[in-house]
Amino acid sequence: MLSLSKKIDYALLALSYLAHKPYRAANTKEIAEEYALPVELLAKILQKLAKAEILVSTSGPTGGYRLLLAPEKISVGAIVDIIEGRPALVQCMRSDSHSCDQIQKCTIRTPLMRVNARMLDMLDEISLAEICKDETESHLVTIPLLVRS
Amino acid sequence: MLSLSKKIDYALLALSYLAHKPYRAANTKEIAEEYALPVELLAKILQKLAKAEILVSTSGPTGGYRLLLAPEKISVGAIVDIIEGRPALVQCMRSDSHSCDQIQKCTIRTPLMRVNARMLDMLDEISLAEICKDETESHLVTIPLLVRS
DNA sequence: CTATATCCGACTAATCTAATCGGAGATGAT
DNA sequence: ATCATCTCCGATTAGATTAGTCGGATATAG
Ligand code: FES
Ligand code: FES
Repeated sequence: MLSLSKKIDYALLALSYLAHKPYRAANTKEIAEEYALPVELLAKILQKLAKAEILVSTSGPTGGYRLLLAPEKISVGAIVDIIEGRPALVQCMRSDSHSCDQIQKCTIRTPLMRVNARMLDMLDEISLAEICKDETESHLVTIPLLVRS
Repeated sequence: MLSLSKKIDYALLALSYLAHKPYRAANTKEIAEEYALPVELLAKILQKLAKAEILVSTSGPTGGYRLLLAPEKISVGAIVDIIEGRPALVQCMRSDSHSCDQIQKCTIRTPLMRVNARMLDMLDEISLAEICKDETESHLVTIPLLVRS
């Protein structure tokens, strides 16, 4: 609960890989081997990203995927949207809108919608560029890492 | 993905019910019937909340649960913690810390930890009082909270 | 022509969540 | 003292979701 799916994790890894190699196409196998990911699964993820025009694909030998947009222009929220659809804290907030069984008597829906909106905003504010920064430079980041007691 | 479990949903409903009836104990059956929730499941949720000293329980007939703290002092984050453990965007951030399979080559862990921290902060900032407000007053905000220990 | 790619839907496997069950211990009412 | 009603708790089953696989189509460089 409240976790990213592996698909999203894989997508972010792949996109960060591609962001570091903007000058040539990288194919699925190459990326999958780099991070030891299941090739078929990664393939489908990349296909979705290509269909959503985050990536551009070229077929055939020497083919593969390249980033179509600058990492600064791609938000984590957008990626989540593409791979899994818009996240929803509870059933009744999903775009395919199956309502919760409790919706008749539910007294917490409106407040939860605000929480949901805050979560979506947060995801939209995080760019792929931020995710791509490697550890050696991540201490320069503007938003401080908050340590929890 | 990125959704609350039904347990959390049920917990919030029950807590909001109890927050509206601070002067007497409400038993599991009563709350379950109010929202048409599975009694046994709700029972276990309330037990956990009682063990965590969010609620107090009294056994026997006329027994039930009462809120131990003011709704302003209870954060959604604390409730999530109690019912499901601290949320983690990816495996390697869980408290039972099973690392991701990709941790050797993973280039996105540090940035994701910051995102994770932001999510936890957000949950800690939301009080039960905010969740309990009905629609007409939900634009008001409250402040002090019980943060995760 | 062929090897290597992307592409796509359908399928199975694995994991996690939701719900149920059985039974022990507390307590107020009769 | 006994009973009915509650909390409490572990174990189990059922259901839903996610992860991963498979088979086969299309595109293209060499
Ligand atoms: S959260 Fe969906 S109806 Fe209450
Ligand atoms: S996210 Fe856990 S290792 Fe990359």
